[in-house]
Amino acid sequence: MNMFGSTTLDATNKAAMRWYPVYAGLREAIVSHRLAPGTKLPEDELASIYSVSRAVIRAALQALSHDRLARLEPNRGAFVAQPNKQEAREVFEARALIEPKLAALAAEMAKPAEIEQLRLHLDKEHEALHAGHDSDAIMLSAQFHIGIAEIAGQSILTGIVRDLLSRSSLIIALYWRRRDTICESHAHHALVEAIQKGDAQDASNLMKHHLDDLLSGLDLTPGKNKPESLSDILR
Amino acid sequence: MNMFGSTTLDATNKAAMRWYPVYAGLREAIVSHRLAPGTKLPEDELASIYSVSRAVIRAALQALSHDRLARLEPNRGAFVAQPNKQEAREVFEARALIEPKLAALAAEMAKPAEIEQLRLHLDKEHEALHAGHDSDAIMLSAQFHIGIAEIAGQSILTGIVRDLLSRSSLIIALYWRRRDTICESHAHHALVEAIQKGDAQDASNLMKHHLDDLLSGLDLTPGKNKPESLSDILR
DNA sequence: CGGCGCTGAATTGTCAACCATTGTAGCCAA
DNA sequence: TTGGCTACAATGGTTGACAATTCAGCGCCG
Repeated sequence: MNMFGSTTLDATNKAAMRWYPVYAGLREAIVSHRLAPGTKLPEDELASIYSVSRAVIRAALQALSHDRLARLEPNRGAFVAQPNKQEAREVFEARALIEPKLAALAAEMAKPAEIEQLRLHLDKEHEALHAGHDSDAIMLSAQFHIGIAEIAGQSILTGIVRDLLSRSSLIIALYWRRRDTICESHAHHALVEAIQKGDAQDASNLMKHHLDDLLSGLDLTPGKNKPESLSDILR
Repeated sequence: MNMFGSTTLDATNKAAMRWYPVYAGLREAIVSHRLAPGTKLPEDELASIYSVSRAVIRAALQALSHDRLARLEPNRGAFVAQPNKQEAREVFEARALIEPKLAALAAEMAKPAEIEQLRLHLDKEHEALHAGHDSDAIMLSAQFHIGIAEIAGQSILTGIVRDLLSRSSLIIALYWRRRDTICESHAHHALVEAIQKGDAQDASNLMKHHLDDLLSGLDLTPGKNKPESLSDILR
């Protein structure tokens, strides 16, 4: 299961494209929130860090921009994306439309080996949560959702979900509200149960509610995001 | 209404990005089927055609590849995408999942001016169809669907639909089966009626059936696509 | 005669140096 | 402090070069 990265490498594409490690590294750093939203990504600096030319860096930045994980401003450079609350809500609304359907399909199509894979994944999630590895937990959670999409056998929708999930990780890192962090694990567990039983309707409902829960765990009140009132409003 | 191009230019991005005209030109040529699927897109040739450097061409090709309108093969170059029947079916299945929901939303939210815009668009479609401008008709049809998505006010889903539609145009051009080409116009007309009446359920159903009709108008029998059996299978 | 590896042209992937443009910071004066 | 001028830094793009790879032709050998 190649679970992350909306720009994936297919069989023909696994050659030594120098930009891919840069893209993957930055992507991982952004999604895991080690690079704060708004951070500048200077070409020269990245070029020296990765020991490649600026041309390669630009390709990587363009790829990140396609995934909406970075923002390219003309003559100013690249910055880590900073999705606003409107975008955040829409991303989750899109997921709430797509993923329940995929969960239902997965429940109908899952083979035993795939369910075993999901259970293994649950363990890893559980572990990361208890070890307090927050960013790891977020990424593992995303991979769980991608795993379900892959089981459903809809590669186009899986790609879309992959894209939405990378943005979700960023959004969660941005707008997470310290509430009941524990609900996660239970929801995923119940989903696996439903999928194993082949109960499509149940899986669909569980996914829908899980996403609604996630959304309600975010602080998306229309009020101003940060004390960046002036600079943000006027721009 | 900026109705086409999944990689759009936001306000800050309207500066002289030299790659955009190349991207737009190629995109238009591919979607309108003036560039046949599988056609090679050599960097040097494009560079001389558009009078830009290879770097710019590569940026444009990367953008096309992200939209899945071109395929980048390492050390071999870029080729116009050739979606197979599996992908084609999945693209329409994805649309059948997303667009009915957007149609319902549009029916609830449409303002008179937007409905007027849709009607104007219907006229253009009608015109193109009667004039026999096939590729124009395909693109106008796509723009109609995008227009509905925009009315629904879900920008993320609109972006996704935009992406799916560009691929759909390519797919239709590839797998269209000469049957009843006329149904199109009626379906769009009925959709506008439902949206104007604010009947969300009706709009959703109409969209669903419209997409099912479109899919059934394609030749997606599992048999081999083209006599390209050898070169395609072995690679 | 057919299959084999080889060679070489063509194309891509990458780099480095360079220019033009634009945004930014600093400085000075009113 | 504000306004404007200047110099600097970063980006967008170009050019030219070069290594790596692909592929088509070609001769060799069985």
